[in-house]
Amino acid sequence: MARHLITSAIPYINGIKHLGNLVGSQLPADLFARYQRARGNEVMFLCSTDEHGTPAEIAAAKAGKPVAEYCAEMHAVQAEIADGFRLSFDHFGRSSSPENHALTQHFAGRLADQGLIREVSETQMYSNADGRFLPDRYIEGTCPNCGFDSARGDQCDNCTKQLDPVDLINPYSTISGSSDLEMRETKHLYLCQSQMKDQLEAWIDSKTDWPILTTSIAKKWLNDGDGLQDRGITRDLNWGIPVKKGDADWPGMEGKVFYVWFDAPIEYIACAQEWVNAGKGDNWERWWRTDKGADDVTYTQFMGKDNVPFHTLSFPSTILGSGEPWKLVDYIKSFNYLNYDGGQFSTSRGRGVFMDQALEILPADYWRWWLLSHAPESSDAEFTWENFQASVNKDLADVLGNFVSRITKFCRSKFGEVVPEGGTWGNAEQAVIDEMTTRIRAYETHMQAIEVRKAASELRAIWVIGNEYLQSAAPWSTFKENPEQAAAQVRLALNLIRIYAVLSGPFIPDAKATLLAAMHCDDDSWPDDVTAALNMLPVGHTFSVPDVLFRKITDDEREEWQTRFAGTRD
RNA sequence: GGGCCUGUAGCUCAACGGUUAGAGCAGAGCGCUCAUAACGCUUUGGUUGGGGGUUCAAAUCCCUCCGGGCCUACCA
Repeated sequence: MARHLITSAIPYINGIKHLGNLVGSQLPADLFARYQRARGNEVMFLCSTDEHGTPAEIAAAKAGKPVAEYCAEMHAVQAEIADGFRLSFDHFGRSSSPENHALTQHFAGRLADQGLIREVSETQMYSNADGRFLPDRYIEGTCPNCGFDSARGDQCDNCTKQLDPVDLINPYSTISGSSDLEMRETKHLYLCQSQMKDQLEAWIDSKTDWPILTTSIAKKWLNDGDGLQDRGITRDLNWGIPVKKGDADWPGMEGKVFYVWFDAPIEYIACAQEWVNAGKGDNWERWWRTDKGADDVTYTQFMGKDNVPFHTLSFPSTILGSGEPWKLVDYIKSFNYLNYDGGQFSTSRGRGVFMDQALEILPADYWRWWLLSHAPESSDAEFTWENFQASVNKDLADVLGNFVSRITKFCRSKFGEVVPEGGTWGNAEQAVIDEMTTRIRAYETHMQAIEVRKAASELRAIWVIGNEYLQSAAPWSTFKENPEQAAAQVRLALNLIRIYAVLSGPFIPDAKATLLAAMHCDDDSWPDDVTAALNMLPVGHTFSVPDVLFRKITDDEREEWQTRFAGTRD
């Protein structure tokens, strides 16, 4: 039995994520986790909220709450929404957990011991009114290049020139609006990634099967300009993990915290510790320590393309640089962006559909199916309501849902709600078995390779087989001359429902549960042998005709939603 | 500015130097009547963004131009 460690990029805490965020990491990770479980493999699927950093502090202040309280509330909100989308995390942790505090400090201490941490004195913009150092993008002013009056400190949105906050004319804090800013000297720790460059490059070069999106971004960072740069891993903030060298204080670093991008990936590991401490398991090291049982683990990460540098370079630097036998990632699946109706999803402008809103209008399976079958794998993809309506109605309602409906209702009217007896299978049925077998093997190949869209396409083709069979077998005609033969045909079709439930589970878990319940069956074993799987529901086995599995989206609904989500949120 | 990705049928996408570039949706025709006005079969539709080159052979490799997008290290 293979063992799969699976992590999704951890969503930032300040607010509810949109569908683009969902399809880029959590959802495909869930698909893969569910698939591996369905194949009988052992899975540890972890995700958390990423809770530190300036945006969290500001969002909390805006909400008028202490940041710890704000994060606790938002974590609960995100956990509930994740549950609503049926994201099957083994644990949904928090980067602010005590476990992550200790582990992050441990890693920093190890890296310092290995000579991979250096101190750097630098000057940064400090806002007296806000009482804090401000990241570049929280300072705005007039662009010295084009005169645009709300250019950000890192880049001018108007002329795209990259800026330094000190270049801005009349700079002010975007938080308070205050222009009482000054450059202050501050000391920070840098992770010496540059020392790891050759090791990282050899490692990346060995990953020939990774998505090109992943390796091209990694190589760009490795070789751009002067090569891989050392990276600051501390910040002057209140909310975060205090800078310590293991258990010991770090002289000169009092009052500082680790940078979120240092502690966030470490949370992948700490999350497994949280899983143990939550009473869900008793051994996290067999997933994460190659000296303690993790040597046979396959570790797969999922993320949007913006996260790739941190997962291909920074986090591996932390892992490798520690000199300890931590499990390194085996495969990094990265995604492009999902756009919304001709533009970008925008959290700040409230443009597009957010996870909570999506669940208000339709159940999870609708979204899961559309998002996964249109996952932005090879390039950015686009959500439009027309496409959503057409795909969902055709694939889920017509092809799958109606198949279930037509055969269960036919059986009920002729034989009752029971798998009928009589007749035998012949060439037509063998042809179904052969095609099912071919397509199921192809589906498995795509799922194993995490080719999400291809897997969805193959699954749909498998659903179609049922309709093709009914059309050619025509049990409604057979029944008039040879009821026993019709019974054999119905028997096969009813058994297809159970197979469809099992195969579809990773994409549409609620439908899987509904179908198995309707078939009065709790055996969800994978159809390794299609002939055997088609005999799973024996003669005399009862079932209940299910309610409409997927109702259709009407034109009126589509238009209403189109209007509702065009502008801004709330 | 630099780098990377991308452009294939009306739409969403396959095809990774090798038959006549394929699917789904949409359109057209036929069939079926079990079913959620559902299903099945057949079919229309492409100068593979433009141009040039390499090759026995190019959607695929090279050059160039045009369009879309992303990244560029202090948002996370």
